[in-house]
Parts: sequence; C-alpha cells; structure tokens
Amino acid sequence: MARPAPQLQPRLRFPHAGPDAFGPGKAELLRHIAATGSIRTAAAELGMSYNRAWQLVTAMNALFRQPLVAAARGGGTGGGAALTPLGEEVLARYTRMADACRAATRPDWAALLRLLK
Amino acid sequence: MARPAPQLQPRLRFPHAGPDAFGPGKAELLRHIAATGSIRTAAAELGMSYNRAWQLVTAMNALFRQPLVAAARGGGTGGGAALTPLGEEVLARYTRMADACRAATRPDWAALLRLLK
DNA sequence: ACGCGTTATATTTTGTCAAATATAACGCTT
DNA sequence: AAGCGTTATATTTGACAAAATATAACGCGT
Repeated sequence: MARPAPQLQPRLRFPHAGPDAFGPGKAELLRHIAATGSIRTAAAELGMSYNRAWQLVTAMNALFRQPLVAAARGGGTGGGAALTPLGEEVLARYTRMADACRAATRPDWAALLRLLK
Repeated sequence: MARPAPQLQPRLRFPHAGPDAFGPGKAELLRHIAATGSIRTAAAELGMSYNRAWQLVTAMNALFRQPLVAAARGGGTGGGAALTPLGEEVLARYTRMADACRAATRPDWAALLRLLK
C-alpha cells in the first residue's frame, strides 16, 4: 500500500458500530471496486488480501440500510462487483466531506506540521 | 469509557508515526490533565489506567519538537502535571480544527446518518 | 528518617485482531 | 460435464496490542 500523503484524514465514528465504521481505507476500497468491477482486483491493487477486502465490504454493507457493494459470482467473467446507487452516494459524500474538512482546517494543519519533531 | 457522541471525529495522520498520531482520545486526555493538574486523576476521570495515560503522554511528547505535558514527581502534593505552552497551542489548534471540520461537513454528515441501519 | 501521593518503568499475562490457509459455491462458456 | 475466475466462508495460526501486576524513583512534608 502506498504511503498516504501527510494530510488530515477524517474518520466517521458512529455510536454503535466499531470505532472504524468508515474511513479513508474503506473509501479507497470503494473507489477501486467501482473502477475495476472486482473485489479481488481492487484488493490486489491496494496490496491487501481478498479476505480482508471482503471483510471490509461485508462490514460496510451491514452498516447501512442497504448494501454499498453488489457482488455476483459465477458467469462468464467468473463474477464481479459494483457499487450500488447507495454506495456511490456514500462514497461521493465522504469524499466531499474529506475535502471540505481539509480546506477548513488548512491553516492550523500547516501550523501543526511545523511543530512536529 | 463513556460512549462518544455520534459526530465526526477527525484524526491527524502523519507520514511517520503510527496511524493514531493524534485524535480525540489524546485531545481529551490533554484537557483533563490541564483541568486537574494530574495524569493520574485525569486518567481516572476518563476511566483509563494510569499506565495507558502515561503511554499516551509519552507518545505525544515524543511526537513534537518539545513536550506537550510537563510532569513533576515528589513534593508536598506528591507530584503533578501540566500542559506546556506548546501543549496548550496544540490542543487549541486541534479543538478548533475539529470544530471547523464538523461545521464544514454538517450537511453531508446529517445525510449519511439517515442512511445508517 | 519516614510516609505520602505522584510520576516512571519493567514484566508478565491476557485478549484481540490480522494474516494465512483451505475449501466451497456459483454460473457462464466451451 | 468440465473448466475457469470470481465471490463466499470457515478454520487455524501468528503477531501484536492492551491490560494487569509489580516495583522503583522522586521530593517535600511531618
């Protein structure tokens, strides 16, 4: 997995659900699934095991009212996966939130970076 | 530990340093140290062990150019701890960043909440 | 000198989580 | 019906993190 740039990475925390309900890792996975049409290929691109990716997908699907990822097995291509409309919406909103958050905190963030060892 | 309110909790991630360089937990610890003048008392109020609190303080102190917490042992009161000027600054900036981030992401955040199971 | 409450640190134990491994199920193509 | 690449799931193993426990060090009071 490539080193993330040193930037603010907001993580969504919900009252129930674990402390890592949704964050940059899951968002990135969604992006790669949308781009590749395959959980396995997306996982490979991110340098993570298929098992782990599938666990993340399952966790996300269980967290919302409807699944974010629709997967099919078998068929000519062996199967595949794609984002549901809800999945697209969640990803879009999270991406916009992350951008807005970074923009709103830029000055303090830059100041903090200078205080680091 | 008390259940956190369902709100966005930005966490600062730096290139080196672990994935949890600084976040809501450490900020809250700083606040309680500043308020009580004692690592031990602060830890007790947060329902965490002194050991864990001390680990967090050490990690924070090592992350920045100068310590965020200055602690003294012995003396009439047994000892104590307080925030350094740098500690006050870091806490103030983080608090402001968290507020700004929440304000900037409010609409999408509210929309996402409605999509939860 | 002793006690007190705190900070500081090491050691052991426990629990949890990630990784690895293995196998099954699926449905289209040939 | 056999093969393929994918999704789906269980099981085991190992690594790491958290917790618990224990002890030391400190410096000012009494």
